[in-house]
Amino acid sequence: MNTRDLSYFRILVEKRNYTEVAEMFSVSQPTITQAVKRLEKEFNSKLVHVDRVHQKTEITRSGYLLYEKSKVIQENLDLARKEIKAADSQKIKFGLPPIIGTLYFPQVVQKLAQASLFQRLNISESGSSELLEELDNGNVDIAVIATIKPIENPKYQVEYLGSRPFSVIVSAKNPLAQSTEPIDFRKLMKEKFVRLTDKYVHSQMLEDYCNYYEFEPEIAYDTPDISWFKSLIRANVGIGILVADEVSPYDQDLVRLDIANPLPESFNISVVHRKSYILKPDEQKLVDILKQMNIKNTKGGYY
Amino acid sequence: MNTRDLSYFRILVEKRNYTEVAEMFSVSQPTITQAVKRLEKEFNSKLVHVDRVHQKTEITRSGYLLYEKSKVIQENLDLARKEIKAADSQKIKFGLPPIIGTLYFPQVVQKLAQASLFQRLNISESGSSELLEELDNGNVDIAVIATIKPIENPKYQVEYLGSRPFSVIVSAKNPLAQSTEPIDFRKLMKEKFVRLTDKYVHSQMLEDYCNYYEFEPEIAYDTPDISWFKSLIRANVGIGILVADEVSPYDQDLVRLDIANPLPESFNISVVHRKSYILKPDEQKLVDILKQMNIKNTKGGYY
DNA sequence: CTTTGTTACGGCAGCCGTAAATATA
DNA sequence: TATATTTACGGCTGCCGTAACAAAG
Repeated sequence: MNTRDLSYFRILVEKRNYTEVAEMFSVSQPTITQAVKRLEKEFNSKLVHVDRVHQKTEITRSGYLLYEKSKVIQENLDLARKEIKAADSQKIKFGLPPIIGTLYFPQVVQKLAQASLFQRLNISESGSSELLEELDNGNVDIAVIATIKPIENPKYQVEYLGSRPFSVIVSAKNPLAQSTEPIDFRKLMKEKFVRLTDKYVHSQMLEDYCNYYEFEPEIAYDTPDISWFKSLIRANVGIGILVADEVSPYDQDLVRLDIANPLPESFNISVVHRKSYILKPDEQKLVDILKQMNIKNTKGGYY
Repeated sequence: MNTRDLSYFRILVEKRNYTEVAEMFSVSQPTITQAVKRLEKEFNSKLVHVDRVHQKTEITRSGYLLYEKSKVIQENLDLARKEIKAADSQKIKFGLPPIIGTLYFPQVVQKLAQASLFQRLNISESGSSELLEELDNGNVDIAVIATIKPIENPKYQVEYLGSRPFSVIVSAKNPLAQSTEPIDFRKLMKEKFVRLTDKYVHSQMLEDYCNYYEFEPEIAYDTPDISWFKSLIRANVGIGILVADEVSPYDQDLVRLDIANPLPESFNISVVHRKSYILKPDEQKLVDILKQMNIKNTKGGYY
C-alpha cells in the first residue's frame, strides 16, 4: 500500500472535498478518486460515500477507523523524516522547564561544559506539559520534566531523578507564619490562594490537595510568573503552594510551611525522551550527566 | 512510499539477512536490496551497511530510527485491517477481569440482556494488565479495568466508573481480628503477608503501602487464585490486602479491617477502549449501560 | 451552465524477476 | 567452489493526467 494514498485519504476526511484535496497536493482530481478506490479495494470495504442528493461526502465507519490509523502513521513518518534529517546535526534539542533550570540544572552545567556538551544544547524553555508535546512532535528530543504523577505513557523512556516536596508559602504578615510546626492542609480551607497558571504543575497539586480534603479553594489571583507569584504572596494577597526548594532564605518576608500529612505526590523530576528515538553518543552522555543531578529524595515520590 | 518496503526493511532489521527476508515474503532476493535502496533514496540516508569482511549486515542509526517508526506503522495498519474486517460482525470483543465480573458486573447483566447485548458479548476474562495488552492489539475492543493509578496513556479513552477501598483481611484467629477500629498500616510491619500474584492489582497496592511506610513486607505465600488466597488467610498463614467488597459476611472466619490512613490510591474501575476505535452503536450502548454500574465512590479515588 | 465526482484510456514510472557480476570464505 | 549481496535489464503493474461522462443545483 502506498502512504501517499493514505495522505490523500486523510485530508479528504478532513476536507470532504475531492477537488480541494487534489489542489492541495497539486495533482489532478481523478487521482484522488482512484486513490480512494485503491484503498477500498485493499481493505475490501467502502470508505467514502458520496451523497450527491444532499451534496456531501460521508465517511463510513470503516473510513473513520482507517482515518485514525492514518494520522498515527503520518505522524510516525514525519517523525522519522525529521529525526533522520537531523541525524548529522551537532545540536541537541533539549527541553528544560524554568524552575528546574534555576534550581537544579546549575549543578551540572560545569560538567556539561567540560564534556563540550553545554554549547551544543538547543534549549527549549517551556513548562513540562508543553515539553511533552514538543517531545511528541520531535521539536525536542530530550527533556527534563517535572510531574506530579508518574509518566505512564509507554511512548516515553523515563529516567527518574528524584522528588522534592511541595510546601505552603505565606507572607510573614500572615498569622500562619507564626506556626512552628508542619501545618495540616485541612486548616487552610478558609484561606485565599494565589495560584500559578497551569503551565506549572503547581496548580494541579493544589487541586489534588483540595480534592483530597474535599474543599473548593478560594482563588485570589492566577499568575504565570514565579516572581510575581512570590510578590503577591509577600503582600499577603493570599497563600500558595510551591516546591519547597524554590523558597530560599533570601526571599524576605516569605515563610515556608511544611505540610503535616503530605499526599504521596510530589515534584517528581525525570529525564524523558521518546522510546522510538535512538540517542546519539553525545545525547547519551548528556542523559548520564543529567542523572548526576543531586535531587535529595523526599518520601512520597511515586517511584 | 510503499508500506511493503517498510515491511521488508523491518524484517531485515530483525533477521539481518536479505535472503531470509526474501524467502519469508516469497519474493526474489534482489527485491529486498531494491526496497532498501528505495527507502535510502526516500530518506536520503544510508540505512543498512553490509560489512562483507565480518560477514554481517549492520543497521545504521538512521536505520534504527526508521525501524522504530516502521513497527508502529505496521501495528496501526494491522489494527486497521483487523477492525475493518470485523466491522460487520455482531460480536462485541469485551474484556472483564474476574473480580469485577463477580462483584459489580451482575448489576447490569439484566439490562444488557434486555438490550439484546449480553449474548453478543465475546468476553475475555483476564487481569487488567493483560486486558490492556489485548486492547492494544485489537483482540479486545472494550474492557472494564481496575487500576490503582489512573490510566494516563492517551491511546485509551477512559470512562471512570468509581473507586472502592482496599482493606486488610485477617483470619478470625489472628489477634488483629479483635480490633474494633480502623488499623494503622504501620502496625502491620511485623506481620506475614499472603499476596495475590501480579495479574491482580493487589500486589502493586501492597507494594505501594509498604513503600510509603518504608518497610519490606514478609511474604508467606503468593497465589493466583482468590479463593485459595482467602483460604490461606483463613488458616492464618498470613494477612492480606483485598478490595473491601470482596470480603462478604459469608466468608466465615475472615475479618476485614479498614485502613486508618489510606493512601489516595484505591481500586479504580473504568471502562476503556482505544481512542482510535470508533464504537458501533451497540458498543456505545454497552458502554452506556456499563456506566450505570453503581460503584459507590470512596474518598481517595484518583479522578 | 456550473460544480463536483466518476469512468475510460494512454503514457510513464516503479516494482519484481531472471541472469550475470561482485565479493568474500 | 559456495554463499551472500548487488547490478543490469526486460516486463508487467500501478499511478497519474487528459478527456469525456454523469449527476446534481
